[in-house]
Amino acid sequence: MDRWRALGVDAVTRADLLTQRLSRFASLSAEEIALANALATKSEDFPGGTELIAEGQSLDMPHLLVSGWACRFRMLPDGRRQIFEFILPGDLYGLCLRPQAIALTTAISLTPVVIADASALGEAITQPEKYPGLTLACQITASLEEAYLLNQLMRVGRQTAYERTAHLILELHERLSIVGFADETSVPIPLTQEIMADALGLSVVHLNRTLQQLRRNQLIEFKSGYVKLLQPDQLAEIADFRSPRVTRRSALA
Amino acid sequence: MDRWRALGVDAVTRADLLTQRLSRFASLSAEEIALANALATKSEDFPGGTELIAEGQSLDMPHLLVSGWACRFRMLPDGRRQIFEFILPGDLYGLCLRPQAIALTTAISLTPVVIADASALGEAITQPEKYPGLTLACQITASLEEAYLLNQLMRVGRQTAYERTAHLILELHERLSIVGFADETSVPIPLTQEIMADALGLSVVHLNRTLQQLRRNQLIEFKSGYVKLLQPDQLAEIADFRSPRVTRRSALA
DNA sequence: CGGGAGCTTGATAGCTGTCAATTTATGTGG
DNA sequence: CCACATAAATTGACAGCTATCAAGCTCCCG
Repeated sequence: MDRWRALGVDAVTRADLLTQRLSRFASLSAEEIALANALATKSEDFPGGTELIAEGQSLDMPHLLVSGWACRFRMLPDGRRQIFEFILPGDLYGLCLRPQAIALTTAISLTPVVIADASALGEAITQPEKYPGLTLACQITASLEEAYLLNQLMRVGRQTAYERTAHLILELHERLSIVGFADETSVPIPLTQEIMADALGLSVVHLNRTLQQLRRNQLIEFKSGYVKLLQPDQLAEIADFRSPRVTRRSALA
Repeated sequence: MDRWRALGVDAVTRADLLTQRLSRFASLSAEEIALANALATKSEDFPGGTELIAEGQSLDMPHLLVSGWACRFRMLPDGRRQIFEFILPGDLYGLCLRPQAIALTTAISLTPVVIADASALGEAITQPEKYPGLTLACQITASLEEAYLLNQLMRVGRQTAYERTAHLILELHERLSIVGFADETSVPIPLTQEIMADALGLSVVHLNRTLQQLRRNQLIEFKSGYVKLLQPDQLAEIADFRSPRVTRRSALA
């Protein structure tokens, strides 16, 4: 499970990860920034494959994924697995304002991860008057999450393997760009093809062939753990990719 | 578009629809009940095919679907359509606490509908101290909506046509039961097979054959607008159907 | 009674999954 | 640093689920 260490996937542990992302959605006061930055200071490491939340477990404590990748998924009795969404560095999970809430899905780490307790943030956003910026930013974050879930449904329900693979790559590129992990054309994707296939609703074999087709068509390059976008615009056209807009104010992500 | 009138789909307009559903999730005070019941008193009719919300439009006013069916969907440039979720009688839509929010998807009516302005409810739940029951019930409702979205993703991503069709029927049965529109074994489903296919990520032709297969196997009966569950337990087994649990308290729906 | 939407059916293609085997990459221990 | 063990990626052959195309049928409505 150390295959990603060399890629820097878990090497980067920036305390301002969350802050950087949230301040993109709302202006934060100095106090709010301090609160968000403080989260990452006391964090814990886990190897890949660690169960972070179990379906049905009570959601009493939100967490911040400081580094590494995780995902939420569900399985059928015979082993078929559907990954609902990826949790990327800077993402929050296990956050639900309502009391007595329980997790709708299991979540596991896909790479080695660093995780911080975000209960301070969870409490902060129950006081919107005191932390207006954090509250708004978290709400926007939640909307974005829904938007990504809808994208996922659109991919899996109505797009061909070719289209949906392109679409997912673009989405990951966008999300990672927001937290500064991807540049204009390069996306670190520390996923085995099996995991990617489970997210896309495809078999491993077919995903493999689809990736090769994308490569043959000069649309992407992929070496271990990295995807390079050779023709981002044409990819977006093929995938009908559009950045989600969830709010009227900011141009958004 | 009048094919459903005879089925009573839009004939039933109960003022307590919403109340009945919400009180299942939290105990409501007399004042809260009055507020919820008052919504349905001034409502408006629209024919099937009416656009209720446009993607990108600002979400300033929540609505209550008093009667009839609607759905949220998105389309690809070439016309392929994915329905994300159905909006059933007693459901709220267009509700987002955050200011400046915009709709992530378009919503249209699938049958003639009766719609009420629910802004009073939207304002009520910004005062949790005053309306604790309504607030909690709405939050649980939102969680349930997410649960149904995840179900939808599971169906479309990893289940066969046969399984996913069974699963959707069971889910609709459950949701309609909560508002008293379905009995133990009978589900009114006022959808054309084309619409159902767009929800299931299938072609009309294949859905048609799948429905016939379910019928041949003595699992369901379907006449115009109604589905009868002949062997609910076996259906649930085939579909791996489980009622969503979103909260620790109530046994939930 | 005619027209149209929705439903059904048959024939056919093709996308995607499954199975099995091979190659390549990665990680470990000597 | 090399050899082995294992995981991941590839490849080929083949089956099968699902889509597409086209035509006929049924029911409802005007």
